[in-house]
Amino acid sequence: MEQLDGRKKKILKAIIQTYLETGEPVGSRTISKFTDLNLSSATIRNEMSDLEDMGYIHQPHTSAGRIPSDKGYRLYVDALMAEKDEEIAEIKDLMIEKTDKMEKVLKQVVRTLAQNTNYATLISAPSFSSDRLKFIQLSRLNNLQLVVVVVTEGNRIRNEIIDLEEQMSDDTIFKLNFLLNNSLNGIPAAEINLGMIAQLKEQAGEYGEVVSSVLDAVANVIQVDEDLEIYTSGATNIFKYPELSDSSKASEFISTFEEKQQLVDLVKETMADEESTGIQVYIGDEAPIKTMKDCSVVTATYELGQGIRGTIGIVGPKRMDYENVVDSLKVLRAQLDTMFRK
Amino acid sequence: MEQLDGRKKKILKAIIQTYLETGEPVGSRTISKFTDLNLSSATIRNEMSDLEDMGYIHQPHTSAGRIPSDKGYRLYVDALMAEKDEEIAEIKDLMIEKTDKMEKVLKQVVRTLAQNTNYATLISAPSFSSDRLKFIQLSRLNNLQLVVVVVTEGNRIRNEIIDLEEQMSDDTIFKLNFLLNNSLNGIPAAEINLGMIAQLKEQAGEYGEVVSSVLDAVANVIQVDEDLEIYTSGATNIFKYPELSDSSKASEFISTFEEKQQLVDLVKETMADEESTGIQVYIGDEAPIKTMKDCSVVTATYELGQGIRGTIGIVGPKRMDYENVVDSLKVLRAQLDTMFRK
DNA sequence: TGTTAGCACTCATTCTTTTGGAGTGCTAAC
DNA sequence: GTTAGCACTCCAAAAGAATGAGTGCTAACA
Repeated sequence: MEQLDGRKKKILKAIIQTYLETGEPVGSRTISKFTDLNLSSATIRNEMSDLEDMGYIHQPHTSAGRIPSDKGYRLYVDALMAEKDEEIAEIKDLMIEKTDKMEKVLKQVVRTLAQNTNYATLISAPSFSSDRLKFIQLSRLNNLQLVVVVVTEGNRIRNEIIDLEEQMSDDTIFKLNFLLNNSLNGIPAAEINLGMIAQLKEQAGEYGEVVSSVLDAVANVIQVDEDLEIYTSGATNIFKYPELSDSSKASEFISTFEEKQQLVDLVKETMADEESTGIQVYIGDEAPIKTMKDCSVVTATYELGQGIRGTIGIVGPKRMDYENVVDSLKVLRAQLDTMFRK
Repeated sequence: MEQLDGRKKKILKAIIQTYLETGEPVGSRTISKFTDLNLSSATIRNEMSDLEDMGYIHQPHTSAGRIPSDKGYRLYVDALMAEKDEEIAEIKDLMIEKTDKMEKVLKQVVRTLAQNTNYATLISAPSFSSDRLKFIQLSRLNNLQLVVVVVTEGNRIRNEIIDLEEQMSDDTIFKLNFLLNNSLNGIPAAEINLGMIAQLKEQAGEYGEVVSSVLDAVANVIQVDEDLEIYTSGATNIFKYPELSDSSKASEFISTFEEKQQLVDLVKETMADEESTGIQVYIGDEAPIKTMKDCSVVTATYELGQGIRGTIGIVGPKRMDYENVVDSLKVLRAQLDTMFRK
């Protein structure tokens, strides 16, 4: 089996790029004209035949043009695709309005991204569990209800109402606040486990039985967000790509985006995998979601420091515009960084 | 033009019910067998012809069976459809797990409802603006940040972090808390307007300039939720109805559910319209959303007392199973009522 | 030895034609 | 008023025919 020489690479690249644009199988004649190689269609045919043997392209059926295989896309993304200059990237700012509520920002980010790229997008909120607690407060709502407010370094706020069995004195609440803040401040939420809670309960023992149930509730508030929050947008963009808009596939795909549960797996996988660039491309089955086996997924991890991280993802057809997508994600990641850091 | 006699009503009802099941145009022969009227197909044909003249049914093309017109559906919903006994309804409990977080409950409600009915569903969170404030607290996070927590009678919690320009003494915060609680407790959020805030600012004047900006932030927290929160589920169910799964229509439809903005209009319209039963049926263009002109929408308003209300909606094809849907909504409304009241 | 022109062949797509059947409207008889 | 009978309409599915893009292969050429 011969190796990929320069000419073959050029031809493969041309095939893929043409296919990215048109979505139609690419014939030898098209390539013969499209490239500046000045080769006849017959020659191209020979080369194509070789490329097919090597597994980079294939025919949907005899007597059709060629389309890239997953292996072909992989090579394209890894080696053939042009890296754009960072500078050029900076220019087309995505124009995200500044808002202070994290939730709103994230919703707007996915929205803008989906509109700009014409693919389906998702973003996970900065993960709470790797975030440190910085403030806990119990306040009396009325005789039998307290409200717990928990704030983290990442400025995420969670709260819940606790129903008491019996009344609690102001003094007890005050002392409990003191205890909680002293014991838990600066500790990553993920590290708050059962042992720790048992220990706290023991320390709090003197304040009576009620305290125990309060602590359970507090623990609950802290841990509640094990499953990440994910915002999505543009799921219906897949209808723009005929190869994906078959109604049963589309239905599954959109459901995946609607339910969000499966997206969590994707985000987790992304976060686990620490790449140098932080940008990953999953082609076809490479992604951990079955309903996306006909798609490509591009993800980027953004960092807000102190291990607080989130993931942005773009899902589209395999023939997605990888250059642009990777590029947009780079820009966006930088923007999120500066946006949240201050 | 002759009137609708008993026989015509029976025939029309049979036509509609058959069409609800099959989704196919209904022919005279089918009806002749299906009903216990013991009439030949020829007779049915004559009656059908009359019904068509009256506008209750129409033919998609000559030599096809009949399908109900919007007017036909309307009559069916208003007069022909059987009202089920409340008792029967009670039986098939929708089995909603008890959770304390309102958001989770609502998400689960729409989800269950969508799965049970096979239609697209939506629910609006109890409207905050008609809800009374019951607790406001400012707490110091650090030297230059405060966190505001606002709790309403409906036990909805909102909060936000406020950045200060200059430091604020503990005493000021304490006094501010006192002032806010005294002035705002028990007041419907909707009534907190600019005049009121100006007045508060004046009262707070003595505590310095910072206070003003804090109050702005507080006002912002309270008012932020003018646009209702809406949860949706099962948008992809429309693919189960061929007459709606044409890809361009489906795309628009699902987008509407994804964006949610337009659903707000629907909810607002429902809330404005105070019907005796609280259950409304919009057929075709009757609904205020263009993308649903080929659908029917059934909504119910649920009340948690004190003017705190929300809306549940079910969207499906015109040939939806109105009896069941109306029924499910009745049950659900009762459940929500008991669930949140305590 | 690599490149190219030429040609027969394949096969999806598109358009047309055919056929079948469900359903109607009308008429005449009961 | 109801029904049987019949001619007629028209959609939908099946079958057939035409089109054309694209291939693989062979033989000739530089």
